[in-house]
Amino acid sequence: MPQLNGGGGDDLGANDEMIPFKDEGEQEEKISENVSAERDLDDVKSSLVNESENNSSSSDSEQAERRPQTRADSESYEKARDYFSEALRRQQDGGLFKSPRYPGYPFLMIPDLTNSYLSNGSLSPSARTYLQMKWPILDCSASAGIKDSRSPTLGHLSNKVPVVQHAHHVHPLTPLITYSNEHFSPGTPPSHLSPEILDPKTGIPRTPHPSELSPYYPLSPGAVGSIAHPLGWLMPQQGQPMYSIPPGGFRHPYPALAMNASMSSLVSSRFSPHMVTPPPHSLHQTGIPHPAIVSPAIKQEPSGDNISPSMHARKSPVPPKKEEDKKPHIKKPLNAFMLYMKEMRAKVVAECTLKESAAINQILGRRWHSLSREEQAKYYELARKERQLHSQLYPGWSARDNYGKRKKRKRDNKPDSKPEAAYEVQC
DNA sequence: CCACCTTTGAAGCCC
DNA sequence: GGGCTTCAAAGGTGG
Repeated sequence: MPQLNGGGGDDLGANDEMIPFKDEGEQEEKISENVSAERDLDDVKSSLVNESENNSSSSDSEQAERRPQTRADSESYEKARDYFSEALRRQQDGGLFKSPRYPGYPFLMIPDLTNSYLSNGSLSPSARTYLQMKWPILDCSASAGIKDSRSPTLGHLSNKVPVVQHAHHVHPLTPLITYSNEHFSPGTPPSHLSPEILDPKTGIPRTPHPSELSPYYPLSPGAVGSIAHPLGWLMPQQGQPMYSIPPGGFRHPYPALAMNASMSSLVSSRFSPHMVTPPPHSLHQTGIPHPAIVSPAIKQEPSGDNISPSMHARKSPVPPKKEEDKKPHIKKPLNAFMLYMKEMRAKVVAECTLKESAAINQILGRRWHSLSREEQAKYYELARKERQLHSQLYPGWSARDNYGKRKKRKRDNKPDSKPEAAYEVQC
């Protein structure tokens, strides 16, 4: 992918923005001849095990009492941070990119990537859109799913949304914010951290619009508080078609996210105060922690120095590796499909009542192929910006740096014939 | 507790 | 340059 070639790659996105589709090849076919694509899809579907139905009967009740957070605290911490940053990102983007038809294009060439570190308390258009949407009665047929996938609505509080997390004084719609901001409101943020302003018309707490705040980093402790309320302000694009607000279209790649008091309140229920303090090495050179940065202490590599006893308690006392300590784990930028997945996962989960991510991902993969060019373009463009910003944030970073960080299984068996249909599902 | 599963795409590596 | 591998997210599942 030559996305970064050609003089820095940020001169024009017009060229490479279409590359993904040409690369895919089948995209054009799919558009011109949906029949074949649908036939292929149908072929796939016909062989699928309708796990969703099986699950729905047995797991509907389970969903309410969805399995508690059993993951490692470190991962939860990471996720919490990611989600929080996600929300923040959306908030930021909401201020930056108001309501383009295809937001990917309008902000293609925002030259100043430092704007990525805008900080404000606004709510992203996408999130705000969710607030307006009503969750459709879900038709889990494939075709309906395809249509639904283009509707960035948020489910009726998919089971990803923690029920216990919206405190009474948090806006009731807070959990609707985004597809996966399950950690966004996990608690009761201190009121002083939510400098909301009640909208005189709606009475809904609103945080100042980005234009009303200093959009730039660094976040002062006070400014940080402005991110506290995800329902900051109302969306301007009331009559916009749903598709005009792509799930990821407004996201800014890497938001300003400081592990601050707000964050602390978000994670304090599960993490020790030590943990909520951003590890120094996870800070960007600007002092801005990056969601792609995963502290070794947080990740797998135990750090001996700055870990609280609770951390030690949950992490095996393996002797720390010094070299790894020095290098924070910088995640790969998300590709277009990953961005799409993050946006649509909750929706698919809500629609299909599936729980297993493998099954969800299968559906998402099919839906991804069902997207139109324009819709995919938005994600390709977002991904391109992600990579672009990532390369600017971490000039020396290489995907190779992460090789071996994660113990990967050997996918020795890649048989042509699908061995098990266990994970093949149909929604 | 952690790898696996599953998806697509990007990047790296090897030949 | 083509083919293969790894990793990115996600969370249930099983060892």
